[in-house]
Amino acid sequence: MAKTTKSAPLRGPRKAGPEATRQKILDAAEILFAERGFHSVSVRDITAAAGVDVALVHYHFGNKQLLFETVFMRRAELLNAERLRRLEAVVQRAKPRAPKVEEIIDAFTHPLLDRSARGGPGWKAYFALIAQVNNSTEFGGLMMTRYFDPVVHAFIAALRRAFPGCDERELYWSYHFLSGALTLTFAETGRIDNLSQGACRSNDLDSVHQRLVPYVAAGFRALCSRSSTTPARRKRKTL
Amino acid sequence: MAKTTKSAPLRGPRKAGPEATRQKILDAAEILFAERGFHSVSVRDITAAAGVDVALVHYHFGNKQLLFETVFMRRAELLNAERLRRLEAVVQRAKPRAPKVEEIIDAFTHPLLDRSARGGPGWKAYFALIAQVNNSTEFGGLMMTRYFDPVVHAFIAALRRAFPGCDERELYWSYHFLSGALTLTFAETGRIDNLSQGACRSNDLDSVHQRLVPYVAAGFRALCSRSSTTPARRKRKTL
DNA sequence: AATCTAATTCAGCGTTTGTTGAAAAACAAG
DNA sequence: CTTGTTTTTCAACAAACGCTGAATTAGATT
Repeated sequence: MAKTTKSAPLRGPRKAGPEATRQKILDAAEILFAERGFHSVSVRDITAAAGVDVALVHYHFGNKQLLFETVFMRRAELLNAERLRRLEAVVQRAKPRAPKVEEIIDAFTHPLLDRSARGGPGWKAYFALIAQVNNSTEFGGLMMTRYFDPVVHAFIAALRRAFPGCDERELYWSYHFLSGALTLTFAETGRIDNLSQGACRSNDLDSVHQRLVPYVAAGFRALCSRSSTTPARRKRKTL
Repeated sequence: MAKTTKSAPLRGPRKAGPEATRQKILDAAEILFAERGFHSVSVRDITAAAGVDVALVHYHFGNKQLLFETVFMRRAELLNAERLRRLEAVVQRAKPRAPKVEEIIDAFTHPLLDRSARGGPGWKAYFALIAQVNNSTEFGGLMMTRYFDPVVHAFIAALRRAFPGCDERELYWSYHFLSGALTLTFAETGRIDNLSQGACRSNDLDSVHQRLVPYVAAGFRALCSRSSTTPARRKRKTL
């Protein structure tokens, strides 16, 4: 049914061919899934946008769900590689000390926001898709875990060294809040534009990043610096 | 077609009747929309779960989209009222000074997380739905703005007084990050459970709230305290 | 040119979708 | 009971859905 043996590596940079078809389908699916979500986009919507026949989706990807996961995976591997490389560079440069929290966070977020800002419409759509998946009860826990856990564990390990003696839960919840702030940024819903009456723009990702890093760094310090040093102040009155 | 005049206010606490039907549909729709999203839930799914006829959705709500918005609106008004009341109480209690940042944030977030934790399955589903809508390119900007802007503006106004001379954009972006962290928490995707291997649990909302408040308070202070006092340190090298 | 395989097209399968009109039932008022 | 209205049921429409088998074309290999 689908691809059997050698096909992609043999073909050079040609205009047409099966690999070009695959990419056209993936590109169209990426944008449509990001705009309207998985279930409201039909296979026919995708093939019409890609300019190919309906049956080719099932020939190349098996079914709609597998196409979705292929879209998700395609850029994830590339991203994770660079994020790990950046994190490693930051760690090496700071040795023998631990890097600054801001540097660790930057290694985690910059490769994402930079591509969303300057990587073209495909990358922009991809991150909008991530934003939806991350907050989805249906896909959130499973797919994000499957494709992004390794890099997140490395990231948290670096932060663990930056906050020696810190309670594990403080680290994980701090990451959780970062994840929420970051993915809402990817969505670019335009809400902050309405709210601020134009003072802030959702698509000005450089401005967001400039603020995101010190914001979450301060949050990390608030939770992770005091967790083992001042255990008395942990209780709160309300809730 | 739909309701004309008096019907709801006349009927008392009866078991059956049109108002009971409406609520059964809304309850079922709320849970299903939250679990699987708007487009992947069919009208027949909802009416089957509610135990009523398919045609009643269109009789009582007009169409599927209007049912969705009714679900969204039903609890929003109740929520916003309490949040404004709490904020007002915090402001009055602190007069003539501005309240602590933590108190303002608590007035904003506690009514939500408290209901998600202890309000029953309807409330839990409702907030999971909010989480999805907030990060959706399709609905995010429009629906959140329509139903929650008044309370957000009041909240930001209180924070503006807590950070005199603060740049407006710092306030809005700080709120943006809070919104992302908060709504990801509502989603309860279980991702943090996997990530932390059980150390943190998505449904332990009290633990989250205990950490969310100091985390975002520190973030607000990091962005909003220095914005007019130390304008020199604003530039960053990367990005 | 002949042969074989991979890629694409075409037509349509069976279901499910949102929505509707008309009939039936439940209810309120006289 | 009779009348009039509101609510619910029932059956079905047209359109769209994911998916597929068989026929057709294109590409590479002898």
